[in-house]
Amino acid sequence: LTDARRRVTALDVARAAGVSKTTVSYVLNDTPHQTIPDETRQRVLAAVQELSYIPMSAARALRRGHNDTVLLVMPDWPLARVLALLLDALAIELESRGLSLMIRRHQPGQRISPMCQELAPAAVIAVGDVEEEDQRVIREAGIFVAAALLTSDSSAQGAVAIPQDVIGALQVQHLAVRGHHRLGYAVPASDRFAAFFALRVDGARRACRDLGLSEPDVVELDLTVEAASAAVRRWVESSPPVTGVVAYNDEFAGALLAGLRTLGKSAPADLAVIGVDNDPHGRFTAPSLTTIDQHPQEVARHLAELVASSLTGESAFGPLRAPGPSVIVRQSS
Amino acid sequence: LTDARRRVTALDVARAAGVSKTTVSYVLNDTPHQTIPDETRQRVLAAVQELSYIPMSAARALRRGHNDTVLLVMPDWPLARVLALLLDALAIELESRGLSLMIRRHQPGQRISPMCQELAPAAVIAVGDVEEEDQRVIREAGIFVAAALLTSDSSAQGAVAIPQDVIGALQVQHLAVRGHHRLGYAVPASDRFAAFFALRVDGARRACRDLGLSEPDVVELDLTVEAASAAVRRWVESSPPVTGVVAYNDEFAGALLAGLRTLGKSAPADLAVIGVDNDPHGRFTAPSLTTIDQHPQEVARHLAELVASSLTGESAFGPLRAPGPSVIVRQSS
DNA sequence: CTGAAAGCGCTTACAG
DNA sequence: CTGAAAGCGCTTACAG
Repeated sequence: LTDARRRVTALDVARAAGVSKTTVSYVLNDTPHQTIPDETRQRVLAAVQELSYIPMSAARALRRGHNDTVLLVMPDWPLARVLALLLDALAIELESRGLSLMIRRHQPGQRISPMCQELAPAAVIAVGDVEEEDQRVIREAGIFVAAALLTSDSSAQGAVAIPQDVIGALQVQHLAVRGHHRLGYAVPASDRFAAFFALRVDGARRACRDLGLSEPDVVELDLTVEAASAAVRRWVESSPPVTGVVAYNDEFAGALLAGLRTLGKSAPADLAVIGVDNDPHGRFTAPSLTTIDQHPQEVARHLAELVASSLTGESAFGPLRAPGPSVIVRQSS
Repeated sequence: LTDARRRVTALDVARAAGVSKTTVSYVLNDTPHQTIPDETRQRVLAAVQELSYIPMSAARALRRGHNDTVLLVMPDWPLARVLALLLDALAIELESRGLSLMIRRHQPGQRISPMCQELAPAAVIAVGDVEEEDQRVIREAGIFVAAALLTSDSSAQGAVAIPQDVIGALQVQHLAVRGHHRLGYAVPASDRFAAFFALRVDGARRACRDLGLSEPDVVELDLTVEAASAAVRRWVESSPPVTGVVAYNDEFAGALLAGLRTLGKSAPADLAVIGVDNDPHGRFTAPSLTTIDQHPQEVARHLAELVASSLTGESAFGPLRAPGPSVIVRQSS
């Protein structure tokens, strides 16, 4: 009846079942090459049940050298919708494989190996690239490193791409095919994650070059109707006029549609608009919104399989292939 | 040059600095009532730096009995936008206080004490209520229990409310004040989280009763323009007609606005619409969307302070008060 | 088939 | 001011 009751440990179970801790551990872990008579096994399991015994993960981790945890390290960006979906799906996928997801943020330039030493995860997933040296240290500690790469240029072993440059390029190509040769690009007026959307803009620039179009006219926007309206006016009044515009995401695309509306104009006649994220709201805008789907759930499943197979020692060369970003064509373009 | 290099431990640091592990620990933890000469302290810190020593959290957790972790247990619902915002903010708030956030889902009826035994968190936050017995077991293990309650009826110690019933009531009151006396309610056609939005509907029902209005006409909807359009037709054609409708969230509200549009009607003249979540998209719809803000970031801050103060032993009776849901009035109502 | 014992890497009473 | 030693709760070679 003390306040903080002592934990139930494997020793308590062992005593209750009339066996040793060793046997309890063998039963609970189904240790290979250990044969336990069914009668003993049942006695142990009954005692486990009776005492509501749950092994303490920290003790297990100390002994084995690592946790049953996957550490996801992401840059300190605001949590975009698509990333939230990805993390949520990843947590569920990992949980079904007996792993927990632990999320940490890091500043640009900050090494991730210290987090690995502290937390001793079974594997780590890094959003973006990891420096060679940093990666080496983590691998030497026996931790599997997977990367969720944000560009298409590298396709390293153990990497899944969520290529932002490809997104920018797809947006441009979509508009170009529809006859828009003078393009605008709406980006957030924030440098907190400028490094992120710069990848999209770079992809768009390269695509323009490849298609023989002039540079896109990049405009920084607050997420307000007023700012969107001003940007729209700038584009339609420039000469030659911008006729198609790429938005950083579906929220900005929605703002642009609203901006057009305040000017008595509309997409795609006055200005074609394409967003990113396949946000449900894009189905309900007037006109409905053409966008890019990054397939976050599928990417999550792919990452989970990559990690899980590396932990069980299977090769991860399987046939599975994470889908790349794809265009969802609707009426705004 | 072996493959999996041995970890750097406190003993390595001790040797390098010419002191004992004890001293290393005292320096790194700034242990109260231990006086360490500055010269020794510097030697230790230099060795820590030199060897890139990071203490292993599992060993620390085993010794202290708990991790520097806050476990958040949430029902197995799809991750709504507002919940993602809350979790993200909570993770950041806790991180700034030296705590990590660990998220686990649970099925209805599933106890959360086993998760606590396994993970040994410093505190646990439960979304929704926790059974008395379950709560007692966790408390006895010395773990602080905070609840993020979803209704307003209980205001237990260590609880923060995100009252869904209040949201339903606020929506109804907002419409009633504007002269809408026959109301509709659009809910998702999903029973995966029916228990969740039932709280909203109950709040709306009670408000109708309190205001002397008839029961709201609850309609289940897929998140499509077609379904929304059918629901709208049903409402406007019923007699007496429904003139104001409450949507489960801003996505459903957006669908309803689109449904109105396909019928050549619009809000609020033909049907007033109010959503929930203060989604940015609601600023860009035509008309812009009246909604409810749940202030997820503020709630997260409040939860983080509640937990942090309980861990440092301070009373959590502070002046801080999480803001309740509030109405954001725009043009759709 | 089973168990005594070592040891994972920390923290902390305790003795000096 | 400092360190030797115990111990947190597991897993796993090893001996029987």
